[in-house]
Amino acid sequence: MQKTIVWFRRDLRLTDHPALRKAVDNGKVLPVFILDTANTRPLGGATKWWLHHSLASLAKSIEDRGAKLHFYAGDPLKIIPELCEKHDISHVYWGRQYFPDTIKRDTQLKADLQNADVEVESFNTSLLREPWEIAPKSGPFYKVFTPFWGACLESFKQETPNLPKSAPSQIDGLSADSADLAKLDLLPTKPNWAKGFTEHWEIGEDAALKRFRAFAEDRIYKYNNQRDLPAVDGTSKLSPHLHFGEISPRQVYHEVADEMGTDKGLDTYMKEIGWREFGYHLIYHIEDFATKPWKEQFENFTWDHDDAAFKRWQQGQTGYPIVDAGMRQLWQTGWMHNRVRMIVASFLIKDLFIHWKEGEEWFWDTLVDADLANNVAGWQWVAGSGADASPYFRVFNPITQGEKFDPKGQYIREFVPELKDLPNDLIHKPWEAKNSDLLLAGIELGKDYPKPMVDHSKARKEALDRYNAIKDQ
DNA sequence: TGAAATGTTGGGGCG
DNA sequence: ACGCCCCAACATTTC
Repeated sequence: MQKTIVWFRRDLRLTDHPALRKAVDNGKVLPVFILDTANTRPLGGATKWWLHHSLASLAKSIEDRGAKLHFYAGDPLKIIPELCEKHDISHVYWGRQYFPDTIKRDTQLKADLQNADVEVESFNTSLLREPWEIAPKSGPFYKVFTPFWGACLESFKQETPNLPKSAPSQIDGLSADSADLAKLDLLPTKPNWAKGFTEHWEIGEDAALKRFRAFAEDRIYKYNNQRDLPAVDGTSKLSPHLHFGEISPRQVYHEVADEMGTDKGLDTYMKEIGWREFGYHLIYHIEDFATKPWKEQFENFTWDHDDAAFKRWQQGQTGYPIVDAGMRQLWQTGWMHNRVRMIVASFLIKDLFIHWKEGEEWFWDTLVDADLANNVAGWQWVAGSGADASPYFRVFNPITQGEKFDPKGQYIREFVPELKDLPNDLIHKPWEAKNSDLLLAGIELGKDYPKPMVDHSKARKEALDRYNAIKDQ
């Protein structure tokens, strides 16, 4: 009789879970989740909040099928071998992760378990293709997105991504001593800053599929036109569900595969799924991608260290409405519209000259979809130091971006309500308002809402100078 | 998956 | 009628 530990990591679902499927089909299963406090980057606050609810949902689904999800906190390198020994486990299965620290941990664990005569198998549970499966004719990996995605699409034609396996209807479960979910201490207590999150999100596998299907019903066809408008619910908001593996990109792919190539919105949406894959491709192939600029000359960029300025950015008090709206949306909901992520990132880097790592860390702590690969890839893209990056001279203008993508100021009015009574033509540049305008809107600039903390056009010139200094190195 | 500076064109006002 | 200027609108180049 095969006894298998299924180690859930970032694949918190039952459908399209090849590790679980194989374990269930071959005998008894000990489903396990471990909060790794020994080998990996400590989780951000918003991540922990989401994780708690996602685990609660998964635990219930497993219970409904007659088994129990076991929780632990600590070092998997100790916990799993101990469980194997104590419960006479013959096999350990997990879904692969692709970061330097997780690869190191998993490689070690695999060796340890094999030495103890436990069979180990890992599975692809979170990508359409493994990072090493897509490779250019010359060179080890793709450095530009478009050819990467072209190669992906071609490979899907050759061999379709694995069809999702159905969720097991019954799980013949093993039991062991374990901790309660609450013991993992994932929820914020005082203060409970996540109170506002609850109304924005439904968490878990069922909610993820429901959200995707609602998006695929209708909004996916308008995605091309609406995805850039932060006031419109034009995106799928699937990112946290994908990050935690409540839904897999394979499920997404097969839900829309029939229509690929026939609709622009749908194709653009799949391309965004492709960017997610590209992030994993990069972090797998580029050494220290998470911590160092890939283009080495960026090591010499002149960054400023300014805690007060950084704090104003974090708190959405820069005096640029679109930036402040984004930062406040992030704080209030754990998520920020992607268009606005680019704007606030450009502002931090190219207006305040603060290192992208500091922005990356803040996003890591506050985003419910914080994903090492995609977060880092995004920040390096804006900084210009990453693969297929935004060229150094591409500086976002927070005023024109606001006017272009939130022309009626609805997004500003939602998240920066002190400006709500300003007319549309002033809402992205309140410092240009006449005294009478301000009086009418009931704002005193510098008191109710800050004056702009920097002069953008001066900052832009300064940014170009600083980038020029490292350009040809 | 920018924006600003610079160049070009063409209509209208005007002497 | 014509040339000249202005400038908006659009295009191209540059950062």
